Amino acid sequence: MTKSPQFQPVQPVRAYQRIVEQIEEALARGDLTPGQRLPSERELVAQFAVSRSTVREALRVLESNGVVRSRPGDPNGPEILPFSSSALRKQVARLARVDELTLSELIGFRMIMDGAAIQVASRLRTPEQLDELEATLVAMRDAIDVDFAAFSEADLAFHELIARISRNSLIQTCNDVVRGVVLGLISDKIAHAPNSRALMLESLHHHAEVVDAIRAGNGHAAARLARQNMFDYYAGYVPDSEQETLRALIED
Amino acid sequence: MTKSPQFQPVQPVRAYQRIVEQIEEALARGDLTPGQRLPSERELVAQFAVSRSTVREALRVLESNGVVRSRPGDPNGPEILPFSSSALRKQVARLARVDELTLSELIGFRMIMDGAAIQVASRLRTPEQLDELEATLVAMRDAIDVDFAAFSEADLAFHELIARISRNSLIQTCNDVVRGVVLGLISDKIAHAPNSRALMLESLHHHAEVVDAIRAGNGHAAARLARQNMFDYYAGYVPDSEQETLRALIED
DNA sequence: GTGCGCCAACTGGTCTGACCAGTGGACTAG
DNA sequence: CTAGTCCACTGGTCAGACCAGTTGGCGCAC
Repeated sequence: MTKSPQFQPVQPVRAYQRIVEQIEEALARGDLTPGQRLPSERELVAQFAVSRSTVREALRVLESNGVVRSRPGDPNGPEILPFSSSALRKQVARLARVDELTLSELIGFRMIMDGAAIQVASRLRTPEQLDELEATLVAMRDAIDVDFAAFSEADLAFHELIARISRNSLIQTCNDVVRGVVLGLISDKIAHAPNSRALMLESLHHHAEVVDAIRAGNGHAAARLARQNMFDYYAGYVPDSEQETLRALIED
Repeated sequence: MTKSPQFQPVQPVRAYQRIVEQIEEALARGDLTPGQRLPSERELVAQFAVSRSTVREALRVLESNGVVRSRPGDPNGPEILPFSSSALRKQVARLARVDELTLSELIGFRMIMDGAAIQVASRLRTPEQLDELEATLVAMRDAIDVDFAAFSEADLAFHELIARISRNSLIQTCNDVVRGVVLGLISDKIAHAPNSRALMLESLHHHAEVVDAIRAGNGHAAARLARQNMFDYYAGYVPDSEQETLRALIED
């Protein structure tokens, strides 16, 4: 039998979508770079030869994707924004909310991610970066005496440094996103933790052990300790029935 | 000194944003579920007491986020969509396009991700799942005789099974997203690969070795093989200067 | 000449009302 | 009971209007 030509299903492309495409293409080509300004809406109306409603719908889409920002009255027009992970985080948060994603999955993912990042980092780290790691430990220690938010921030700095050492910004972005979603889910509970100081001290101790293992070049042990730390830190917020699955992730 | 009240910087909330928020909240509460329909635009105009332009801007935002879909003429109104990773992929693709993300970072990320997933899967897998893995190998072998797209699909099925065995849908989503972005970047080059059949056979061989290691319960070896496979498969598309960084990821 | 305050020409946000092509359910003819 | 027709209603787009807010330059006072 002869093969009839393969036709693709075609759905109508709306005018505002073509505007979005054109602007995104200009961005991809480098004709538009963050910090630059778009022409005003009325000017875009003339350039694209469509109505203002259509231009505005396109701008709203771009704005919700974190590509541009419009401010009323600004004579320079909409601003092209640099990339931010917030739009990414929004999507993952939505994924979590639809409940196709449980807290234990998020934490399990971080255990796997962070463990892998630390294992890589323990191979790639330079002596200077080891010093930096030590410095973040000191910062965490100091932050404990301030408040939980400060400690959380210092902890974030630690993990960001790990991601940077592993030379992969996607790991960093990923960690950032998932961490943000997790904290969004349980921040209210963490704030009410009675023995938060003890928890922070224990977490600090774990981090110090991780750094020791990294210094010794024992990536395997470092990763295991990191997963253990993550588990101890968050397990209390996970339903008992799901704790076992997480516990299984600790061992290699 | 007394603490003056902490005022937050306030930016004006546009009407369309409040509509988006209300609909997303309804979705989060479960008042709205995928498959349901929103009232028609003109009905929403009445309910929210705003103009149609405003309602439409809100709908465009929701639509670009993959939350709803409007079809002209549909008397049932806009449809609430189930979650899809395509919006997520769009964001990551944007991240890659802005060039804060190189191909080697994407591939390195997949090496780390996939290795970790396989390591976990080799611990959690049941005998039945091992059989499933064997079956996907057979499917890959068959697909080689069809074409590259078929092989690629079979390969995808393999990795999705791995992610499922590791009991973490985020791994699956993550793999899916990054894989899609990578293929989007190099699909044109892959299509022109002269010796694609040899490449596919080699890839199949690697996969079989991975399954062997999983069967033996040697997660460590399985992960290493998986990273090696990924490297061999994609390294050709990465600039020489960055290949070394990737090669360093192969070893544990 | 210099500094300051005012003003007008813009901006984006929202609204009203209109037209069109297309959809799909109801209704009717067989 | 089926098949075909039709029309009410849908979303897509447009045109034009008003408003509050920003900003940069102009003119005034010193």
